[in-house]
Amino acid sequence: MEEHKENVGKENDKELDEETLFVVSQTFKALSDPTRIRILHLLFHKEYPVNGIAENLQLRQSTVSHQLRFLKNLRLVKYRREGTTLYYSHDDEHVMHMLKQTIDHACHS
Amino acid sequence: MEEHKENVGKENDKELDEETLFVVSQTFKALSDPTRIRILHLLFHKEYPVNGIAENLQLRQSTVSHQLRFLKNLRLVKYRREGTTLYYSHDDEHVMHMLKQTIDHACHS
DNA sequence: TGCATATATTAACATATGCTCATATTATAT
DNA sequence: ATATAATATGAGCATATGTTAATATATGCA
Repeated sequence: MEEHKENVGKENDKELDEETLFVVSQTFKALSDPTRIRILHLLFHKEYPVNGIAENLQLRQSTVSHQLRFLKNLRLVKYRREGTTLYYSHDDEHVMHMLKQTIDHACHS
Repeated sequence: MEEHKENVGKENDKELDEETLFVVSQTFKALSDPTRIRILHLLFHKEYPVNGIAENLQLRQSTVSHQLRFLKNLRLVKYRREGTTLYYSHDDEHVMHMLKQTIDHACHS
């Protein structure tokens, strides 16, 4: 019950608590690496298996797998299994929207 | 004249070009560090001198100065001079909006 | 000019990050 | 049970990053 955070009202002037700081920084950290950006950008429209991502982006399978684990831990991607193949897709609309906005912003500069 | 980027239309399916990738990743990298988040969060409502930021956030002067240079290079902050004092303030509405959104998102989780 | 205040810069250090190779795991089919 | 395909994991390495102390720079003023 008592699990609401600080600063829930309209007064967000106080210092950020440590947990919020951590979550926010981790979220942006996910978007701060070119490889992860490329992966999320690829997943924008449709799901891909790990090898599909690797082939599309010219990356090693282990590189993709490591980054997908990173993104999975932050719940930015999810997967569904089909045999031995795992189809990954994005799982955070807010983050994907920020990414799209920022890409558009950068493209039009 | 010919300096527009790729993917300016509605078809953003192609791979991201290297420059866009760099700008986007740098932008998010700025927001991926707790210290920089705290600084930008402090600058949300009003300007502060370097020492004011340091005192408020309990950081060394050199730490603040380094991070402000980082943010300044990305045009995320600006400053005005008054004597020997430099008053820093935010300078990118889009980024500040994303930061606020993500903080709120994290707070309410 | 000389001094004080505010800020910037440099170099050093410890830690974090991302990629790679090699290997392990998992599921499926024979 | 064995083999195969797809993915995950671990260790090692090079580079990036953030903080710090020490020092330099710049501005204003006596």
